[in-house]
Amino acid sequence: MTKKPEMLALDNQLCFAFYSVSHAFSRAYRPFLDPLGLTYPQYVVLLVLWEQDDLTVKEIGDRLFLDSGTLTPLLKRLEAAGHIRRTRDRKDERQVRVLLTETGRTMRDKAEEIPRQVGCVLGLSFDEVRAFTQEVAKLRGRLHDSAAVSAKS
Amino acid sequence: MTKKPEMLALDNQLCFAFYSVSHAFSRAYRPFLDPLGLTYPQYVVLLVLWEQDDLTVKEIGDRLFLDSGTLTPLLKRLEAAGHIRRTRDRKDERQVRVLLTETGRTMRDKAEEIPRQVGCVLGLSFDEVRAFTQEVAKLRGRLHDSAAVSAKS
DNA sequence: CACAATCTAATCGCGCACAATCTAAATCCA
DNA sequence: TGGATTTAGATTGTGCGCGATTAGATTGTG
Repeated sequence: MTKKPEMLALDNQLCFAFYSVSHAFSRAYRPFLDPLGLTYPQYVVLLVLWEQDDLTVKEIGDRLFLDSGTLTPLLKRLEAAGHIRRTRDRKDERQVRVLLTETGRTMRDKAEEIPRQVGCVLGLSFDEVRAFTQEVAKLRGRLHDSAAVSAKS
Repeated sequence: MTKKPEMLALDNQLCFAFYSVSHAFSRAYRPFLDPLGLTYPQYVVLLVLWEQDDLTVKEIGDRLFLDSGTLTPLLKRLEAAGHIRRTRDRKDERQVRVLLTETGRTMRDKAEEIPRQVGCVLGLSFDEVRAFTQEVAKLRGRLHDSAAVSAKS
């Protein structure tokens, strides 16, 4: 009555493929981020702010699928490093607005070349990368949707 | 002289797609793993041992791309929970052999249905999942290869 | 207006990841 | 054989992720 025995084989687990490739990416970025004094999650937060500055913690979290428990200490470290400023919103004192400093903005120029440099070892064309990225994002969306459904209690 | 402005856009980052989908998977597995008292990394270690029992810490690490700094405390928790035993190898006292207990083996039956249940929200056929998994593993291989090359110093 | 419900961050605790370092065992090889 | 090198695992410190809780501000409703 056991299902296909390979059902639990590690090499058939899509989740493990993502889990391990995600760490591999983080390691691949490290040589480029270390000189900038950034961790990968910190870099991702800056990606968000470089696209749109002056966001609340909640807005950053929505974009990155992270909550304040993760973001608050991370943002404090980015602030201590001089990349951002955090200020309570005057209109709504619940919210904390995150703004890039001049240092944080200029950091963007140093980061500009990183995706290409890491990407060139992937052996994928620009279009392939984009198609792949969208496929993966689609899966992520389905996982989130199902989580939302099961949390509808 | 700025490159394509969308080069750093979050939605074009393959790395972020993997980063975020990996966490989404971990969250999707949680409702199934919590009742078993397992975290996702612990579950993955058991996947390895269910495929082949009596491995050293190194062998598990090679399979999962993790080192002893991560595995040692994780394995101690699995041992404390009664799923495995850890014993020094008599032939080579440097090595620690990891063996499933009866509890650990029977846990496999409870885990058997998890991948299918999570997988059914993905909207992918078995073949699609497999193809996707292999594509992702191929990328992981290229990242590891390039890391190995740059570490050839 | 009062006051409950909702919302935003912050905080705390735990469990990874991982670099760096350490110890001890095994292997190499002059 | 014996010292140098290599290897396996453990340890330490830092930084995430995230569930759970808390504090404080805002909104909704009678």
